[in-house]
Amino acid sequence: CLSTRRGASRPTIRLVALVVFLHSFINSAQIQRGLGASRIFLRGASDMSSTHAKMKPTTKSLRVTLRRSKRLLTHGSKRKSSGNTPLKPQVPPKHARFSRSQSQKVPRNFQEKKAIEIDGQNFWKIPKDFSLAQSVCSYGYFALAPNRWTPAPHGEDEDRGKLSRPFRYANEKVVWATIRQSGSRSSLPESPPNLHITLHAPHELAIHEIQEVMDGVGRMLRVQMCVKGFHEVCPEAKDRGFGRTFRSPCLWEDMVKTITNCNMKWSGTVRMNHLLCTHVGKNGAFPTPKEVLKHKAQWLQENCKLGYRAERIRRLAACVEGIEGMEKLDLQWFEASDRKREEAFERIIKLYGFGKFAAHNVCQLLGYHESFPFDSETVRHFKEHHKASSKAKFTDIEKLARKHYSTFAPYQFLAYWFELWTAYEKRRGSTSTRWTVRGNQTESSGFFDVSKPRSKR
DNA sequence: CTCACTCCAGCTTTCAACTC
DNA sequence: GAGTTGAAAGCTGGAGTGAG
Repeated sequence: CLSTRRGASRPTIRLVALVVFLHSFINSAQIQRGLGASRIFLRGASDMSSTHAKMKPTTKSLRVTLRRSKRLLTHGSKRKSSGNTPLKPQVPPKHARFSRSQSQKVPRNFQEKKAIEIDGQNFWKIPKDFSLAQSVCSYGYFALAPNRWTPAPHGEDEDRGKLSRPFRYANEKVVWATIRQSGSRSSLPESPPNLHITLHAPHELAIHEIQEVMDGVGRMLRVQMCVKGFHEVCPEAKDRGFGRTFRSPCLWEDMVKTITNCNMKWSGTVRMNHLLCTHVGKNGAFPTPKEVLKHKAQWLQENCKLGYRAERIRRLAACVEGIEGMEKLDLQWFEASDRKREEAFERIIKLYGFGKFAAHNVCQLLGYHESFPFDSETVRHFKEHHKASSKAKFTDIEKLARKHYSTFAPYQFLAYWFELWTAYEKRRGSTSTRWTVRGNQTESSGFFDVSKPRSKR
């Protein structure tokens, strides 16, 4: 590489080579002494390599290392970049399975106290076009733990479905909430949509604690979002009440879910979130940053199957808490109504582990609907539904997609997602409001998976 | 020469398909 | 059944490029 570098004179090459030699000498000496501190200087030292530097070589890691060494010996460095791998047209994921969920009962440890019934109208002015089923079943995160969606019985209005999950309040405490809807768009004006929330808490709740939980519910369902503007540019979405895409009760959960969404097929994302809630979060709730920080990255890797994401999630938690030498990340700053998308994007992309896709995804979750999380799914979608050339590159399709959705500005993401989501439904032959994840979310393959099936070898 | 930007190789993990 | 291979995902950071 050095010899091909423009303008690199021979003395420069010698000097750099000497530095590299000295560095590798110091590095190996430190590793031998068990220090490993030099890993911060390693070229391209990823979070994984740094983590592995500290790890004991397990049988598995040893096997993988040997396998790689063997491959290098036999194939040299011919490893293909995944970015250049031509995408084959994706066939509908027939292997994906959906089923009615198991009975979504309130867990036993939340049943002890009397339930608190809350009328949604006391907290929000619920729009007349609101639909619980459409709000929930509009983004894949509804299928991730700790969310549980129970679809309405067949033959009944889709809005008779219910959403249950544990919510965090007062930092560490957990309350179990079940959200139902009465009335609907179709029963106007006699019976406008309203939300009814049942809370099961281990003790009496103060008003401000209930308010905290309701803020989370409102955020998840985007209850107070006005979708009129989007429906004007996309009338098909109005017909079905689509536009309030589902998200988490807090930005922290959205950010972690985005990290688990990267470099992983959907079933893997489902499993990671399930294990995080089972092993790290209190009472099956989504873990708080503090709970994540109780564990080392290696522990999270092994117990939650997070892989290299463990270090990224841990660092994000340290940022949120402002500890371990991290500059404190104020999550409320992102939620400010006068915040500009560019400001938020710039701050997110500076965070370790957040690239372009992840930063755009967090932006759209924050409500910046012009943000466009462009990924391999967009490429597949454009090749399948917009007659993009099968040879078109990632960047070509990105330009094509930006141009295509510019007519929906400032709702590019919603238009894109509506198109993609309805294509998923068409492929599956059922509406998303009837989808759910089976009771046991640890199953690694199958349900709710829209990733590309492997071609026969 | 510096800066800002783009490009892309290499990274890690998982899992289905394949081979022995 | 155990082991191996290859494909897939998005992020990181070094290399390359062009403008000033």
